[in-house]
Amino acid sequence: MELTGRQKKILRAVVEGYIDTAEPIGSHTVLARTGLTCSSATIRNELAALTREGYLEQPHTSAGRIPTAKGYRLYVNELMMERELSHSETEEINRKLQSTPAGTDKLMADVGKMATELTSYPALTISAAASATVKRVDLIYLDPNSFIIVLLLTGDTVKNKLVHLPFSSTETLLRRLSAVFNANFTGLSEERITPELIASTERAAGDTMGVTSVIAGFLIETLMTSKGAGANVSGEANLLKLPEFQNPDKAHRLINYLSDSQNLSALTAAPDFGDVKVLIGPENAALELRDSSVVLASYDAGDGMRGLIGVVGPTRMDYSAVAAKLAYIAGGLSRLLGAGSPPAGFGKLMIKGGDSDVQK
Amino acid sequence: MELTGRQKKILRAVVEGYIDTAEPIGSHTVLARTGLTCSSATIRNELAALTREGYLEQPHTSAGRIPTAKGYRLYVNELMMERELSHSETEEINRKLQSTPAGTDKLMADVGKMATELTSYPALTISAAASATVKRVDLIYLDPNSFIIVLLLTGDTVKNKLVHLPFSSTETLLRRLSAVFNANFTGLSEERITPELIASTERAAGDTMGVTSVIAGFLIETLMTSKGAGANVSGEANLLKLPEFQNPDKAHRLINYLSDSQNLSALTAAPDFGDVKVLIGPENAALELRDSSVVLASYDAGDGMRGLIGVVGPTRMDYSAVAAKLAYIAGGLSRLLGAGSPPAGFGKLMIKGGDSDVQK
DNA sequence: CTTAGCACTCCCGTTTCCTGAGTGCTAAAG
DNA sequence: CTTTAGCACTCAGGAAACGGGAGTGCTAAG
Repeated sequence: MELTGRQKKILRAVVEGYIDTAEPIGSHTVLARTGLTCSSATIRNELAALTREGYLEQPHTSAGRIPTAKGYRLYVNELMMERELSHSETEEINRKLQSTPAGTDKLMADVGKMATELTSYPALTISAAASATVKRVDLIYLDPNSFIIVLLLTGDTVKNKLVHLPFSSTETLLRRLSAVFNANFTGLSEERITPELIASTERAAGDTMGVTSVIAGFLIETLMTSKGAGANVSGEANLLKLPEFQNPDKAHRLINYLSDSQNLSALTAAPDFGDVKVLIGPENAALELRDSSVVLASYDAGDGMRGLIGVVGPTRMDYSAVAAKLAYIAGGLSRLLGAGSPPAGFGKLMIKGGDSDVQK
Repeated sequence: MELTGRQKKILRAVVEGYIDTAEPIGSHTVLARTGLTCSSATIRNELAALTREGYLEQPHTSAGRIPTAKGYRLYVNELMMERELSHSETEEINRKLQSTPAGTDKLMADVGKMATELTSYPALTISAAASATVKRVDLIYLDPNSFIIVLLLTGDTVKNKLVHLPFSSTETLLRRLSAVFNANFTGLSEERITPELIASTERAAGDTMGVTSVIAGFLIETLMTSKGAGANVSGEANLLKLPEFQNPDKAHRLINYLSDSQNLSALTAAPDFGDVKVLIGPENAALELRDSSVVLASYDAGDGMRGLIGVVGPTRMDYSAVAAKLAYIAGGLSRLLGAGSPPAGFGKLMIKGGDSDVQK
């Protein structure tokens, strides 16, 4: 059943009112918020209808209404005003993005903090690591017993390790090794590094001391851990200020869930490039998120890889503001990290609804 | 006034009882826990004495006693049994320490998680970075527009950065630059890198394109951020399970405090090498920690540098177990990272009391 | 110094009561 | 058929009242 214009207005008033106050919204409040020229009795009839249709619910018989997931979904898809960020807000985001220093780990942590500050919800970042491959291996000779492995991966991530050997090696050996590694390993992903390959590399370099396997071990380890996408959360404490998390148990469950990066990576079932995805309450796959909402924006991390930045909050969340801010941050990140220039309209707000199907 | 043996027994019973139950301990409970052969009335007299002396307090007139900070302090300094870790516990710690992979950042995060799991309190790690200096600079040529800076610092930390240039450079220029940087910058800390030095380096290398300043910028940035000791917290959510943090506001304040690494670094006013420091409630300098306790153990991070690993919990904390576990972990870390072999007795539990002076 | 006995205190969980916001329904009016 | 006024009804949640019980401090006797 299609909603009438008035019903939409009323639904919107309830959603926004509830977002503001966290209190059920009654017929009088709706009247005040909409400015509608009918009586409260009429509103009550409409509220009853919306409740019957599943957009609203009542905590108990004699209370006002609060939105259901279905109600929020309709709101997000159709009723929500696109929120333009004020100039000072965009300014601030830009400034902060500029000022954060290199190393993408630190960068992502900082961006997460920024998102937390901006939205006052816990923020998460996920550096989606398309399984990386080796681009180049360099060995820096320090002294007979130590050298540095410098490993360049696709996505322009550089990893390094300082190795101490229990025996002596030589600069020439390292040079040879580096050449052979570059010849044999370039373009390989972790699963294609076989013991045979390592053995043949060892022979080709004339390595009789087992340096090869040290280096290969580092490659494998690095490729493996870079596969397990780097996730990061900040601002969990902010949940505790919200009325819906006054119950420490509830808060504990969610924060605990968020603190395991495994769980976060599961969110990578990602939105399409360049837009914002909203997952409302029971739309979430994870039980622990079933009465929270997640807003995710994806950014271009360069080399065709994508990352996610998002926040977690109560279903009662200011979706329009949060979505706008995340979209803008994601756009900025894409500009910062992305290879080419972003596609047209990037950073603009284009909400892509989650499947309206609620997970059972 | 020196306490009698019986009083000490009673104090210990109260402290340990309260640690167990988080409930005020009454005279009967003391009797049961100590197995003393006197009557509850006698215990009551002693409790009154201990209260008069400031070791115990009463939440209200008709309740049992709980320890004051002074009471805990005496307990930690004199009454606490040294807790020996069981074989399975040490096994587990060793196994986990072995299995964690390289990169010290990740390592510390993992060790923190381990400490959280072991103690069920939030854990923090602080990699005390004695201000580092440059040991060596290498430049790896990739293509005319990009190269990698590999920077080796004291403490054998290796940092790197991939630089994209908006113009072309040459392999020979990079080689020259690397030589000049090594000649000019080795042994320098951040504050000794002056604009003049950079200028003269630029001239010496014959760099007309400004690559020098890019490299120098990275050096300065790296040295600076490595000074701001890397801190890390995990397991904050565990606080929410504790009865003393059922008030979300209290929990929020503490978690929030812990989430700022600035604050953590402040804890670096560190214990002496190789032992464990306990800061009880008001002994903490930070207001936010005034009704919590912090247990810190330091480890040898190699190159004469030290790091800290610790946990934060309610003053009612199982100090002996926590201290023993942290000491063992710290010992293991020292073995893993430390340059030489640890001093005799390392990893054993030697509690170094905080100043008994309570911060006013 | 110890201990039995006892009066006293006061927290805390339970119950009761009350108020007020908000509803749904009915019946009349548009 | 829709809107509106009127009204009885519901129910969450705060305030007040209550009682039990754990624990105390004190006194006086052993």
